[in-house]
Amino acid sequence: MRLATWNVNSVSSRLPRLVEWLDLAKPDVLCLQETKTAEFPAAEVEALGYQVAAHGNGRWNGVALLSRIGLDDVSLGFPDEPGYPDPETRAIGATCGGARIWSLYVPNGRTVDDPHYQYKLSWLAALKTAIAAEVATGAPVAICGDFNVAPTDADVWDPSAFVGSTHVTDAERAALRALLDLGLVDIIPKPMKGNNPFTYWDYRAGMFHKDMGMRIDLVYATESLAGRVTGAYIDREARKGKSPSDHAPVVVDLD
DNA sequence: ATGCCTTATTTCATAAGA
Repeated sequence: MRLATWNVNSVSSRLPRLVEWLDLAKPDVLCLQETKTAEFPAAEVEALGYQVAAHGNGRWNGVALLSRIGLDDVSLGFPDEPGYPDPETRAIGATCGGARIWSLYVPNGRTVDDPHYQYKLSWLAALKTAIAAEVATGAPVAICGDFNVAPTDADVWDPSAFVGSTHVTDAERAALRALLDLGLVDIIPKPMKGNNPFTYWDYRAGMFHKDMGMRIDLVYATESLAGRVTGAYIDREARKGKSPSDHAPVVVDLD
């Protein structure tokens, strides 16, 4: 089973790249973030053999799940999901091939003194409670997506450049550890080039070319899934070329 | 010290991203 997650930064703009990548990588389940549309282009991916579930309502955010191994019991959002002020389209879950899979787009946080930062922490805390309930059932669970937090200093190109910024604060990293404390494992993917497991590079200033990136797209899985992992990689080829997303897909293979 | 790029939208300007 091949599981992948990719922040596409608009599925409408990225549709040619998405179709190309599905044909190339052939994931069984793909979690998408920042689809940025209320009308997911379902027909185009259904033509490639995928079932689709999408949760989006317009200009920002938006998540989706694509699966060719079943897509059942779809959840749009999770119980008691915080909003800003109303819940946004940042989470979608479904049962695929016997596993509970979530595609997540964690709030950015903007700056540490912005109300959006507290919203981010609240959202992560509520996510923990919701996922704890699913893990407690004993089912295999994987939460995948753009967490907007770099777990360690090794996950940013220069820690000194992030002092005082969001994505690296103790509180955000503690929120990730609280998720791991549920019994989840961080499936760290291998970069296809170099030593940095980055998944995001800003469009500006040649950041990708200089490998000035961050690892913020994560796959956290229960031991029942993590023990089946045969490989995991970041598809940086998808970050190259014409009209790429600013994120690369993370691909996890399971026995 | 700052912009650098890309997106969608009640578009020739703005908000947001991280």
